[in-house]
Amino acid sequence: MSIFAKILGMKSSEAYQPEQIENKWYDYWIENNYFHSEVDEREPYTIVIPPPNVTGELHMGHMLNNTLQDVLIRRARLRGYNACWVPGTDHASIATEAKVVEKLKNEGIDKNNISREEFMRHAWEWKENYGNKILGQLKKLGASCDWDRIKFTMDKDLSESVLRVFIDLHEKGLIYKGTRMVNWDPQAKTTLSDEEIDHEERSGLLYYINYPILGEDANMQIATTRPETIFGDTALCVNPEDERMMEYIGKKAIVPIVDREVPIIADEHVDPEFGTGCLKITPAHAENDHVIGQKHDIEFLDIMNDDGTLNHIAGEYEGKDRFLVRKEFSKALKEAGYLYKTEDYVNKIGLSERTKVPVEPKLSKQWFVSMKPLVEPAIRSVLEDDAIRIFPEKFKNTYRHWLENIKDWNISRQLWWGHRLPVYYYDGDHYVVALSVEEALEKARKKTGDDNLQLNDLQQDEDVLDTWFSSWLWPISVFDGIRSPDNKEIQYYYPTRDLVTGPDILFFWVARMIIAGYEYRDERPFENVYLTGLVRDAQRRKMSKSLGNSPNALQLINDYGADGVRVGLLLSSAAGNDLLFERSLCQQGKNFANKIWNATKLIKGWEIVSEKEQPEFARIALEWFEHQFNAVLATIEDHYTKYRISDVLMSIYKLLWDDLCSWLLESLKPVDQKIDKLSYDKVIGHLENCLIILHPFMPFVTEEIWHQLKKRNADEALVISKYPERKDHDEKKLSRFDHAREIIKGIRNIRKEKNIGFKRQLKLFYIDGEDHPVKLDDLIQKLAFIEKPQSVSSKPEQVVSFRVGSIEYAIEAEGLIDVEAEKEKIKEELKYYQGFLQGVEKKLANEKFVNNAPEKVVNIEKKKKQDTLDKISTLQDSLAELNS
RNA sequence: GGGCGUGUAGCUCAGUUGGUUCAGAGCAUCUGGUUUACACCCAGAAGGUCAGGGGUUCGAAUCCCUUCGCGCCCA
Repeated sequence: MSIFAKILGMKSSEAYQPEQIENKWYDYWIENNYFHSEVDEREPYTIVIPPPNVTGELHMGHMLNNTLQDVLIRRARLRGYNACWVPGTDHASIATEAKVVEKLKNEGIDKNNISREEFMRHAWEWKENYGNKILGQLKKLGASCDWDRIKFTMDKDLSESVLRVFIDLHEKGLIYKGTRMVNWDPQAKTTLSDEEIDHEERSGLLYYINYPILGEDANMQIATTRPETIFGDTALCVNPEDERMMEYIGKKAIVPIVDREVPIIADEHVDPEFGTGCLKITPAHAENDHVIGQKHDIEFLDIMNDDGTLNHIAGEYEGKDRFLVRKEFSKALKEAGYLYKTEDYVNKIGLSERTKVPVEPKLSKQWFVSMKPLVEPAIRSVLEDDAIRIFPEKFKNTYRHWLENIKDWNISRQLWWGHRLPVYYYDGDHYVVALSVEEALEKARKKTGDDNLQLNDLQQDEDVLDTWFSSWLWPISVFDGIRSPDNKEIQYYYPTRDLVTGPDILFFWVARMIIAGYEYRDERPFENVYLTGLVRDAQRRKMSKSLGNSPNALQLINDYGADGVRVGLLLSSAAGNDLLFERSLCQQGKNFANKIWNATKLIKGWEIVSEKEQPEFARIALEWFEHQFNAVLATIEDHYTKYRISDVLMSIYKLLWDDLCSWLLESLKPVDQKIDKLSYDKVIGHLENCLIILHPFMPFVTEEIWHQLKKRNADEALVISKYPERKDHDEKKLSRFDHAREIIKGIRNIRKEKNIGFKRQLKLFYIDGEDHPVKLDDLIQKLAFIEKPQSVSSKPEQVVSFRVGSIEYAIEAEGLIDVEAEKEKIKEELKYYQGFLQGVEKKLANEKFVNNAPEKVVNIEKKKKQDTLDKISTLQDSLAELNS
């Protein structure tokens, strides 16, 4: 007995305890540098992590996502690729700045009272203190990232890449400054992209308000959900086809209380059916109004301050919040008799994803990227030539829709934390774009011809760039491929292999990376995109902090082990499907780890006797398992190529639990604990192969067992071992074993039904069974505890029978037979088969079927008919016997 | 309002080009079980009008139409 087995034997009552083992092996992996990758002659397999927010914490979504990446990268490593998984974090402008502002507030510091430089010092301090916490958490999960390659989107090299790209696009004429209606977050005081807005239904009121018509004793009635914007009204608008309204077109109306005269115009955009059929136009505060305003050359009045309060145009309401003004001003309208009525109204409004505050449409000077000229390769590569494949495919439609209707990308954010725009103003609105202020000065001097310009004369733009404007370069910039396009790392590692992320960022990240990839490398950034689902709770609610329904990730790992959690997450997460998380899934994973642990314990507990000969049942079972293993391996390979990772795991789960533990080990199990050397070596080999293919999913427990099986050096660790090569398997041997398995199950069933104890040896007969697998008799005898099966030409008396395929088997059961019950059972079976026969015969009698269906299908039906006839006849015989 | 997707066992999902005895898996449930690896276990069982209706076809969970439910994206 080996020393390991002795140790095991000593604590044999213990179940698998993941905690210490997981820490031990992670340290071991790190010490031995297995995750580190350098350029070499092997084929690379690269994954870049979707960088989590630097100040974030590990949540369920991250765990799912990163477990998937780890599975892919670990498998690649085992298959001999030079596997490189680049970790890193994202600076996440809005979220991080909000956190820092909050922190300063708690310390009594107001962001508005400190300088930009001072704020940035605080922000960096925060980043240094709390940043990368999430990366530490990923290690607990087992993530095999190359930790020597940690990147941060605001690292010097990555920042410079971002600025260079800005400058380049600007030189190509693809970046411009424009006035646009933007989504304004009055709390964060910044612009938001369309994608950063959540739409939510809110119940509110629809206000019907009368606007007097100038010089007439008549009113125009409008309906609005936002009476506070009346201060910005500069027109009324009706549909030109609307007969009720025609007579007013071209006249003037008076904005109530405000007393402003505004034109009444006509535009087909107005829906005569909605509200009153008359629209008030507030071009500076609504997207549609803006369009109409521009078209008809209407005055723009901005009535709002940056913090969501109204400005001087609102007169006595100046400085009051928009929602307060809505309340107060509508009251004033009512008192003055302008408010006709209000109606309850459910309105979809846009909320800032970050601050949850209703977004305010606002006119603003912003920087944009023209997307149309860039988008073509992104359409081609995904939708036409499949250079990039998306899993699951259904997202291709969404992707197409977005790209074909792409809008220009607003990339400026009114924040400090981030990449400040490399735009330097001189002389008012004139500017140059440059990497540094010195370079800017040079450019400005050249541009103006004024050599007296000084650094002081330059004013850098206050805005920073949208965070996605840095992360769209991520697969390139982590290898410094923007600044040094020919360096050997970018040449080697790019394009990457897989990208694993959520469908919620398909547009703002995935599509843009593809665009940037082709623009800056003229190549796809990755080959495969695996879109995970969202992790929800059992009630289908999104996991969120505010709901408190998200389990603490680290606690979960403590409770079930990282292996258990990984398995729990992957068991039910087909690509693109939301994952309804339940702790029981992790429990299942934990149980699985324990199962394998115990299987090992069993094997290690056997005593190897070299002179013992290999029993036939062992030989048969081991041979079968080899074929079964290869069959499953083929299935697994197929699942992997389709990125059906859950199916891969389930196949392995069943291979280990059912095939290995329930059948192979039960077959081998010696009564006297003594096993022959040949069988022992073989079963260890099989177990090792199983460990290798399971390792990507459960890295810790597999590594632990790997080392328990044999003393291994650092260069023999499981994490860097060799993936088993698939060999051909013999289907016949598999089906023969299946047949034996069915016999054993049949006998077990009879034991149970007839209450025959497990320790009583039984006699088995088979009737007319030329196809009975005689070769497996030894195995059947052992597993079902029977005497050698006997072939007979007719069924003996006093037996209970069952059928496997077309062969009838009988168990001697003297005194245990309930003749009536047995008859009932047979009659029921007869009934079923007669019905079945009818169906088949009807089909075969149908000329159209026989003529039109492929021969193969017809033959199958014919065979069905024959088999059924055989069965019916044996059933009838049995019945006759019981009756006699 | 427009677009996309989806509905299969109590739950989560497979089901490929329409064709085997094809209605499946895992979990949960139920029934037995101290078979010295494992109760974090073993052996078994039950469970579905494939959302409803119509059509195409020799044949439909699969294709078409329609109704209903749900989800996502965009306005």
